[in-house]
Amino acid sequence: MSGYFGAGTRAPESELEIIMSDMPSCQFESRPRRIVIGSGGVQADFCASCSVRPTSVCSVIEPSDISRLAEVAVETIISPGRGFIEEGAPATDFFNVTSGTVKLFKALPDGRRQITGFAAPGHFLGLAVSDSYAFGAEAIDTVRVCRFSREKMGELLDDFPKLERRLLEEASNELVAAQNQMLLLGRKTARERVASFLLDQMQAGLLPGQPPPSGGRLHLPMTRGDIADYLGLTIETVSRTLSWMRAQGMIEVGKGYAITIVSTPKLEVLAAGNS
Amino acid sequence: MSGYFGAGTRAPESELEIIMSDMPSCQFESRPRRIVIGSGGVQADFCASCSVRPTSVCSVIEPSDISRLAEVAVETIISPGRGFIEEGAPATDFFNVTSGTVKLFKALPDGRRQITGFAAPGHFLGLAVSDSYAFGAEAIDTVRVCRFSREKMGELLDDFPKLERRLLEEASNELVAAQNQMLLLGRKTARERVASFLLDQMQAGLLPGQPPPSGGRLHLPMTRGDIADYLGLTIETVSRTLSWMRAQGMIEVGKGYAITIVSTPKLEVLAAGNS
DNA sequence: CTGATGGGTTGATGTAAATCAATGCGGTCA
DNA sequence: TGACCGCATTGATTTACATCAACCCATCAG
Repeated sequence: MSGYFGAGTRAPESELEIIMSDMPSCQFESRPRRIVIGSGGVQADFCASCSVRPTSVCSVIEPSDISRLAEVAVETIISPGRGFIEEGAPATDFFNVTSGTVKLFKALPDGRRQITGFAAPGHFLGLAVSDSYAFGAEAIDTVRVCRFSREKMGELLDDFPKLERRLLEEASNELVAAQNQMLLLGRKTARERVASFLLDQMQAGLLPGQPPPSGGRLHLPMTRGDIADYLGLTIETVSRTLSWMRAQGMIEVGKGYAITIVSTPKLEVLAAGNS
Repeated sequence: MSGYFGAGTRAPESELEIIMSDMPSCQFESRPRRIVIGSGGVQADFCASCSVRPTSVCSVIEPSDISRLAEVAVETIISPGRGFIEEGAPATDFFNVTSGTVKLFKALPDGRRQITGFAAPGHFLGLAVSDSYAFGAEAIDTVRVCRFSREKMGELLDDFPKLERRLLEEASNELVAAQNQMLLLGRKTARERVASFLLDQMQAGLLPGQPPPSGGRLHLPMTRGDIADYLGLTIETVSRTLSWMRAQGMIEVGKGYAITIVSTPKLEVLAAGNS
């Protein structure tokens, strides 16, 4: 299988490219269609004005060197439901999420799927030693990413040692999150899993970037199915558990993707492992 | 709580220290007793003669700089069942396993435990951005580790950029393993989990270091309880599943910790997700 | 308007794995 | 020598969650 982003067909750098979906729900049936907007040439303030730079790995690049960064970055817009990293495909690029939410997942041959994480703005994607991606990635809502070719990234790493240290930090953080998730998947009950998830989402919303949720109000961009695949449950169990939490006065379930946390302490007791 | 290896009480570098267990099965009831063998002073060939150096992060240090490594490393022997990293304790040191097997785990307040990985010789421990350990570590059999203080490690990283890149590689590898484990814990059946585990152990044995297992013969150092805590199952289910595999002619279960893989293909079909 | 489609909730039923329980076996220690 | 303990195996029973199924409600295309 050829690279998902073949070097020969790559769009000129620093242009804006858009990966459209012909059918919002299909995945990898066809190669993403690419529309290049912009007209080539490097925009010097491309990275300087980036909203997620302060919280992303790019923050370690000094303002004076920002142009180096902009030279190798290609901004890409991905429409909802569209996959842009295919598990097992040759790993040609790294990504930095600048807006929207991405789901990362692994799948079994028969279709069972485990979402290994959700990537919010500022998140760095593609860390893998192997020459192929160990996971797939799909846009949940409309997503913007900065794309770096592996090759170019290597040059950056050589020139900016701080970047390497920052990536190590990023990887370590992910490792800690992964260990927490293993504990959740291996040893927590359904109620504990959902409680942990809601608290994590709350926590994630409090971080810089993203509108800060006030009054325990959460806007979850993912479907019940995504939550189920993330927590190792079924859609029905997630739905039932949320209903049970509502009945217990822990949360309020709004229309669509809104959930309000009414009692953080109750959820914390649950998440810590008291049935 | 004070550091597990308080700076004030630290043994002189490059000596051999031994953490003994008064009671083999107890964990963290008391601080490890330390016996310093050796008499101080740096042994120049300490790292040069290290059996796991070729496969560990230390391999990136040039032979000419080996003494720098030996200066900051303290070899420690840990007796079976003894914990040497406590979850939540201040993270003061990094470790490199040189012999034996370590289990890494996280626990819930009520005692439920998830083993997040087994660390074999060559494995690097302690990657965490936080100032406290996100996981605990305990020796399964007699374990030897090289211990580096966080502080000294920082200096090494400054002086040897290659080391940093190697650590990033190590972290990326662990991330891939963690993602695989999430898929296993979230979506695989008991049989699939045990099959995956046996194949992984086989694979790990084939890597450099460790005696290569011949004829599918495995020597698992961990108990059924450890396997259960690693796979998110109970002891009984692990035992029953192994018995079932034996009945199917997939494996042979020897006395003690010996298991022989009779039919790798059958296990692979299972592990890939066919019931 | 109308049928199709995707997401969500809730109820009835099934089942894989947990729990409870008994037994054996090889150390170790008094 | 016998009592004890950790580890493992196997059987009987329970249960948390999955599965199967019905239904509601938006949205969207024709």
